Amino acid sequence: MARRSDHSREQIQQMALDAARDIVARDGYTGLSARKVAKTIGYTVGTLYLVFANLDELVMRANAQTLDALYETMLATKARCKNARACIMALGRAYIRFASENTHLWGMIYEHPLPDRDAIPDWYRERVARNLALVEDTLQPLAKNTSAQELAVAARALWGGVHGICILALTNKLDVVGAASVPALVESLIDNYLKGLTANRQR
Amino acid sequence: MARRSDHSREQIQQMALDAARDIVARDGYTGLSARKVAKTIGYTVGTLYLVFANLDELVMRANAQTLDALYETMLATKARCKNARACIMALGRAYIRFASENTHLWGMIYEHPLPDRDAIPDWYRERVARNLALVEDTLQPLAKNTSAQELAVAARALWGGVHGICILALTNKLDVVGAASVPALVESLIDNYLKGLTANRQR
DNA sequence: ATGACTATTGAACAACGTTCAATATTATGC
DNA sequence: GCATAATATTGAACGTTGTTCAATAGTCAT
Repeated sequence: MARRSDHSREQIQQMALDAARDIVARDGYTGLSARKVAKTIGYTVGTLYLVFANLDELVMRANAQTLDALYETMLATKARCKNARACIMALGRAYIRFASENTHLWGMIYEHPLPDRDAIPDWYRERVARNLALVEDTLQPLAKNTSAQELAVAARALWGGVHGICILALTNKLDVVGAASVPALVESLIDNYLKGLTANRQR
Repeated sequence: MARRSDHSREQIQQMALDAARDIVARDGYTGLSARKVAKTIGYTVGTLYLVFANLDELVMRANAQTLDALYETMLATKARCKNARACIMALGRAYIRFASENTHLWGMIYEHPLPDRDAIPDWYRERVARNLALVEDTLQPLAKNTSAQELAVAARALWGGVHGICILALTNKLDVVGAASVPALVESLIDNYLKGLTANRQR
């Protein structure tokens, strides 16, 4: 038996999250199980339930870490682009790249069903909001004469759109073959949407 | 025991698909199980595996029926709209409505993991292609001077985008609260994308 | 009526999430 | 240093899942 106090609760939590990350990266969301995680970190299932309420919580915390990693990537991308238009485009490409390089981890965010809106914990909601805010900020200079409300709409429409192309393409649901690459689709979406948005402003 | 030849294989298949549809509509994808389906149609699990290779196949066939229903809805929508621009917008709204009214059935299409691209059966791929072709056809008049290649890209970019907004919003992942309604987001996406697309043409 | 054929069953298996009495290990008081 | 309280950890247990397959029940041809 693992000796008591070999690791603190926090340590076990992090070990479990790391193990889950490895398992999911290798076998995907469907390959994840409580027993596999427990075995990997050298504890038994019981301990896992002492530290997490259930698998749901473990998955959500793992997803939060993935959202953090995505945020870091996008932040770094935003730091080294020129104008707003190029920045949005760079963010789109960064999103694709992240999704392609971390397919399973990124996919788990969407394969795992979330509870009802008001049951989503704040620490999770904040992660989502932070990523969206980054897009909103980047979009800001392109929409100087539009209201905050319209900016929020634009950011969500655009980002939802980018995400849609990614998820359909990466899960083989867009029949992309013979049409174009995923980046080409995303670039088309962003390019034309921004054209429309800025034309709007000048009318 | 159910008497032999009470139903043909095809009948049992359809009964199972109908049962699955009801179960999923009520309890969602996670509420679906082979035993529940079997019980509903008055047979046992064994029979289900005589008629379907596995649950995967049952789910994919159910999804194919959902894609058919979606196609019918969109076809009817396209039949009663005026110009191309209005038609694309109507299709977008029809997609949202279908997704909202059949959340669980529509959601199962995306919650259920598809096999590798080349392992997707033709009868499934055709369903996807048919829906996309409808969008492409509707988009056609707006892109007279663009190549078939560009048209394919536009249809996929736009439709992936519409889908992305829907799936994120309906699964509580877009933080829509306080921003705008889903239809508003979709309308923004379509409106601006089409503006950009047609401006492109005139340059 | 008998035998061949097959549709149908239901028990069995391994794996799943989850719980909790039992136990092993440490900390505390004397 | 020893007994006792406290608790970290276990692992068996429960009900569920997808899937398989020997056994059986029902039908058909002769």
